[in-house]
Amino acid sequence: MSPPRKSKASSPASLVEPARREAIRAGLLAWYDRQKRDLPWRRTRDPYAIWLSEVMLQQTQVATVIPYWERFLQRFPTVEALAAAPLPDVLAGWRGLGYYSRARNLHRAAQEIVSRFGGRLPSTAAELLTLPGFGRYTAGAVASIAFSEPAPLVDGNVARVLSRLFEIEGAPGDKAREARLWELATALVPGERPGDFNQALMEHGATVCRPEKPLCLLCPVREQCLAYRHGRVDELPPAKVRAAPKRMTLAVAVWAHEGRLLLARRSEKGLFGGLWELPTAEVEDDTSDPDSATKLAEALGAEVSVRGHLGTVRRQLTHRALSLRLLRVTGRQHPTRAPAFQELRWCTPNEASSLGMSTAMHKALEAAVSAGALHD
DNA sequence: CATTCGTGGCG
DNA sequence: TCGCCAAGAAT
Repeated sequence: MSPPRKSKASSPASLVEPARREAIRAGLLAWYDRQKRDLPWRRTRDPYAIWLSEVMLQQTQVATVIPYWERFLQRFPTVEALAAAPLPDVLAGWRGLGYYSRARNLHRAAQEIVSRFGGRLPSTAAELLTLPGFGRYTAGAVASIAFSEPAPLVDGNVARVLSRLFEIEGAPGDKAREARLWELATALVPGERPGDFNQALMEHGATVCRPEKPLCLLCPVREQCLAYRHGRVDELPPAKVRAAPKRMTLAVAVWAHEGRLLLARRSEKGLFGGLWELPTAEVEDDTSDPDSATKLAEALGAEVSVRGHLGTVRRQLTHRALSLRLLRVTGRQHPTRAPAFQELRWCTPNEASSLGMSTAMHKALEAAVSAGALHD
């Protein structure tokens, strides 16, 4: 029989002792005002630009995002411009950034913002949540940063900071833990400058309350930190358990004809959805060349024969170990459409390299060309 | 609730 | 060379 748990807080703010709440808020905000990094999306108040930064920053580091964000905004400066662009152009702007469903959802959301909201982002987290690509985090981030709504957010940084401050047990993904973290974030955010407070929480997690070797001696809220008081900073939160990456082998058709290569655009769903590639077909690791040719022929809806090997490109993703086996192929007819692909195109290497294409396929393309794919 | 979806940096 | 992971969302 467990002792009666604290009754469910009637108002979120009462979840945290008022004095403690104010100490945490004031400490983090003052620290943020002194120490925040000068990031380009902190120099704008354009909700669209802020939204774009939040989407790009999902599971992606600040340093990686900066050049993409600037380039993308030049190419698609407004919601209307983005909504009007063809998806392949949008994916080309996203090329190399990864998690391409973010770009597809961004594009769809832009179109909905035009059709449903007259081209202006809605200003509340509740409304933002109805748009593709907006989860709880991104809705809270845009609502608070761009529109000053006291909407909470919990990302990986915030989860770590709050886990330590309040000594929350449980591993990432644990339902009770997540609920508790969102309650705490909800309790803390009401007050002045909710957007800055949310960014302060994240910035603190990114630079001081880091996963490894946190800088507790520089921490502005150390005196409020239960994990610090109890010497448990290094054990909170516990690391996420990840599944071992699965092997995936793709036969890649390197089909050259009069100085051009056959390119294909993948289906919208799944891995590298909507991106261009040298046509691929998934095969078993030990598939023979003739069997690979059969798979590629099915995908392309054309007769295909293998003329030789141009090497193998390996690529490690979070959850997959990719093996791209480059096969020089040819056939009697030169297909211009195919059952497994949205679109086919015969491109010069220059044209090909400007298409929206995964980094894995870019490397494969380079490898094929330098192995002499265009010669006999 | 578990799985899927990329990439580059860093120790 | 390799494991770990970073401002998550969709299914």
